[in-house]
Amino acid sequence: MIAPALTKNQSLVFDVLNRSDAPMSAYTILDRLRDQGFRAPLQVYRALDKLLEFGLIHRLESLNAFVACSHAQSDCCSKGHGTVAFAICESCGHVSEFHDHAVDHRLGDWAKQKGFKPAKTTIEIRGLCSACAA
Amino acid sequence: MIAPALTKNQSLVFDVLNRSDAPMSAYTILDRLRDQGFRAPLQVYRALDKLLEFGLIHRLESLNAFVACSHAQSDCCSKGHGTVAFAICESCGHVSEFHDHAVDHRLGDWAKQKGFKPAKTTIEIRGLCSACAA
DNA sequence: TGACACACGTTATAGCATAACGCAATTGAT
DNA sequence: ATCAATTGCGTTATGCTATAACGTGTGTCA
Ligand SMILES: [Zn+2]
Ligand SMILES: [Zn+2]
Ligand SMILES: [Zn+2]
Ligand SMILES: [Zn+2]
Repeated sequence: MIAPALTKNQSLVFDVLNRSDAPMSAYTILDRLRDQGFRAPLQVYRALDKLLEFGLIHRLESLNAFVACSHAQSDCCSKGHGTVAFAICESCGHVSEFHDHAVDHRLGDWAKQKGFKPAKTTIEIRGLCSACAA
Repeated sequence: MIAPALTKNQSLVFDVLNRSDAPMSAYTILDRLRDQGFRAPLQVYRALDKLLEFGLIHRLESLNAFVACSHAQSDCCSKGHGTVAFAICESCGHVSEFHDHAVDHRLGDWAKQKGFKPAKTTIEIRGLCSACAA
């Protein structure tokens, strides 16, 4: 999915997420955008859906929250946006997004061996970041 | 966490999950147990919390649903209940729970290298099982 | 006996997500 | 130019997921 120019609502939502240093729920985003004319959850969810489709943001399933993509361009097997993993600090909220080739392949091998056809893979590690664990 | 004898409510909830061949939401479990006297979500959630604590069930974060543990006893590094992964069929709902030593260690290595202290790791592969993909 | 822990039941509330309707702007044929 | 299809947008209403707060009963252990 190649990203066309963002609409006004999509830009507003993306900017909010991009400036945040922690994941945000749809309703928190909504509150942050009331001043820009947002009134209803759907305005946020529709923008989030598109941003997910464009690969500009990610949904953290274990938090019901969203983060801007910080996928390093240098990642190896970037045909599109390979499987990524997230390390989520439960103290400060910081999220590290990373790609691990070995993990990706290993899970892929398991799937192939079982005849399972993966569509989307979620990997989320909850814990304490180095700063908070110290 | 060693599991003591289950209370009545815990047993009822566990049995429902154990008999199901697909993940169930808390509210679906509630509906299934109305005849046994369940009236409110908390009765289910409290039982689920304990069952999770005992390691008898798992929560699937990407579905907001729960499954009975089918952790094979043969799994290698079973100090307690190591990190497991789930392959979830989006067509028939079947869930395969498995442990992959290599994946577990690989993520652990990443964490160690970054100084991140993992508390709980979620790995969920959504897709089509072999039967449904055919 | 009293203090505590724990399971339980109930009511109310909070938090996350989508259905369904209608309108406006864009695009791309015909 | 005009029609049809697509897409985005705004609004209202609703549904699904989860927890707060309060009180009751029961068993354990000084
Ligand atoms: Zn990314
Ligand atoms: Zn932290
Ligand atoms: Zn298990
Ligand atoms: Zn299937």
